[in-house]
Amino acid sequence: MEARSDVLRQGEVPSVAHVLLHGHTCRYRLLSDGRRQITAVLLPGDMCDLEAVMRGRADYGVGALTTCILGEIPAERVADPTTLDPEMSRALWRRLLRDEAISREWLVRIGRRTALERVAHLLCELRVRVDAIGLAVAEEFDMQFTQVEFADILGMSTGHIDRVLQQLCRTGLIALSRGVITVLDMPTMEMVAGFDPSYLRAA
Amino acid sequence: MEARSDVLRQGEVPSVAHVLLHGHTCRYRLLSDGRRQITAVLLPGDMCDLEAVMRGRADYGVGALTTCILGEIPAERVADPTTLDPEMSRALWRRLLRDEAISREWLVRIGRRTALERVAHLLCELRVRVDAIGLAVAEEFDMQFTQVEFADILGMSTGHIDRVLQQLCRTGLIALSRGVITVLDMPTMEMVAGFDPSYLRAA
DNA sequence: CGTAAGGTTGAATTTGCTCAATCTCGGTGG
DNA sequence: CCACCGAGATTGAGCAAATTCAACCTTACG
Repeated sequence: MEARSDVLRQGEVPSVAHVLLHGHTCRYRLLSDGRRQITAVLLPGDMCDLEAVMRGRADYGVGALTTCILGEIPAERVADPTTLDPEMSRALWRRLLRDEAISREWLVRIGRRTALERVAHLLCELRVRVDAIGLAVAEEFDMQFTQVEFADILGMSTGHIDRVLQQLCRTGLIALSRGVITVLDMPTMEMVAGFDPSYLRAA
Repeated sequence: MEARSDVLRQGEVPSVAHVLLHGHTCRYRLLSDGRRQITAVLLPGDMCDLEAVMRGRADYGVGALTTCILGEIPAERVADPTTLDPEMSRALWRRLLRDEAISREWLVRIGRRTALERVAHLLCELRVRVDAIGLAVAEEFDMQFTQVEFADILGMSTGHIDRVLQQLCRTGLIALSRGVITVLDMPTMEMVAGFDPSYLRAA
């Protein structure tokens, strides 16, 4: 799947559920005038559109942030959770519950944190999640978000995103080089973000 | 249960799941410095803390917005969804999926809508939800939120909430009297909010 | 009455946005 | 090798939105 292409378009009736195997995707909602809010960032192992499949309609789109590899599960296999193998069912519940916890934290982040805290908090979350699936290389993690994507995740404008990243850079918390962000000082970053990772634990 | 009291405190290990039978409650997250974000408003029929029970820990609190009546379900009965009666299991899934859809919409609302749109959108959502459970009396609905609560739902300050409500009042879209908001012109309100109710449908 | 909780108001200030110009850097074709 | 192109990043000025804070008002209720 190509970077920047849609895995699922908002409003579609999905016929397969996608498991992300490699790369990054996001869920997003578009308003009629083009405003976009990214509501989730998916990493390898995550289900891209389980809720849409179960509800039989996508009220969000799923977009590929990078080139990625997706697994497909026929909708019938997961549409009715009561017909699933118990182990599978439990696994899906766990995922959904974790998604919900993350989504709740995103709401708090956008609603009640300052711009600086938001950016720092997002970086902390991604750091922990990337780490958890064994993809972090030292303190560096390869999140090739454009500033537009950052902005649409955090409910901010690109200009402001840029200024905040600069600020984090000047303070020595991160290093920037061509879109690759390296977190230099995770402890301070967590302090700045007011980050508590407990919402990310599996179950 | 008293208005303003906690049904579940953030961080607790819940031993029962609560079904709201009468009144309104909300889920909220507190930051260490006291900032609060309300992440959900619950109406009669809603489960207050199902996710917390299933995850075995509450990363959010549940507060009573009004005096309310709650049903209790022992945690063991719902903690493991695979041991449930299939009909019950399906029902819980549906609820969780709807909660998720609402939560996603809240994220979009806070992240990408203007203050005016936010207030209008919230009013539209509540109107539809109250309606769906048969509690709306004409165009009036009895949502006794304080402005603090409004602010904590929408990620704004109370001062600004007040000004926006005034504006809606001046435009003739709502009437205010003693905290009771009456929506006078729902169609225009939906227009102003950019409201699309499809995310609220049951399944 | 008196009190407390919540609502309202205004001024000063901060925060963040818009928009257009400029820059950077990795291609690409000559 | 080099000029050019396009996507994205960066910058600044001006502006709009929202916050803060303190003062004041209103209402419910004991």
